[in-house]
Amino acid sequence: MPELPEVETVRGGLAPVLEGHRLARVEARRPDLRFPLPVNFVQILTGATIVKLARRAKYLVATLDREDTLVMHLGMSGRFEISRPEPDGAEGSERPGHFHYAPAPDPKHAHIVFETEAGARVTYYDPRRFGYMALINTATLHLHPWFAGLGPEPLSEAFGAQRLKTAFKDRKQGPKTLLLDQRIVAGLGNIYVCEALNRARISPFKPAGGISRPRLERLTAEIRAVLTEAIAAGGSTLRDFAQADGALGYFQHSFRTYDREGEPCCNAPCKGVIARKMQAGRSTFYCPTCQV
DNA sequence: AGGGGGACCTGTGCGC
DNA sequence: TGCGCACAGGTCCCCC
Repeated sequence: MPELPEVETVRGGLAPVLEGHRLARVEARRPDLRFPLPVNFVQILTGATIVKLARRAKYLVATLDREDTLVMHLGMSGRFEISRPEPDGAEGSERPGHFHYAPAPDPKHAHIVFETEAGARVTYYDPRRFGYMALINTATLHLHPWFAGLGPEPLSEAFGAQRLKTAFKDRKQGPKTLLLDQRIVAGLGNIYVCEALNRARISPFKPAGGISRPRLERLTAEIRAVLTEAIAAGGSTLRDFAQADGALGYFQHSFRTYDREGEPCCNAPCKGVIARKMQAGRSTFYCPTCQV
């Protein structure tokens, strides 16, 4: 899936066409994504105004002028595309030449369509259908199971080395596995955990409980750095991900470990070679030489 | 409780 | 060209 930087990029792309806009038409082209869509999904959303579009962890959170909030998760392959029926390009080029663009998504996987009164069409595509949408009562949103247990946002003040010290205490699992746990810190996924551990030169496998405080400080800083850089690059484009306007993120060119098995480690003067190991069912990319 | 493995679903890329 | 397998950015559930 889109991890935190990709979801944040999507949020930033959708906000101008959705925030403050009224949904004139909503279409659910199938009754379910990963889960069944709420009963009356279309009925409740039609005519609603999206007051605010925010992100929490990997969720998009659209506050409505209704009792409910629209919550969306992109799963592994979810993607939004904005199209504008009216072809008056008065706004100027929305597709500047120095970006690359994703091919048009397969219409077979266009599951949800939102159209605003202002004439923007936002289509949700999701081939694997691991994504999901729900309408959740706004007043009790923070108590909902998807949100109640979430750890702090890694780019917020609430996240820091102390948080990791506490969460890692006495844990025998490697930090790789624990950083993927959204209850410890929210928004990291397989790519950025691999990247942050490599930058911090920490082994993904050794017991997290044994990592010293200074190294946790370093890890915290590298998590923040890699996420910030990725957001600035518009996220990473692997297979499906693209910004809502179709522009491709380009942070994948800055990966130091992810999908770089056999290539040299970037941590000069380390002469190591990136390796891949399956860990808890996921690929872990790391440098066996300098990540100790 | 912690930790591992599989399930969910579809597409793509690779080796034979 | 075609087939079968491995693998994919996430999360949940079941079992030991």
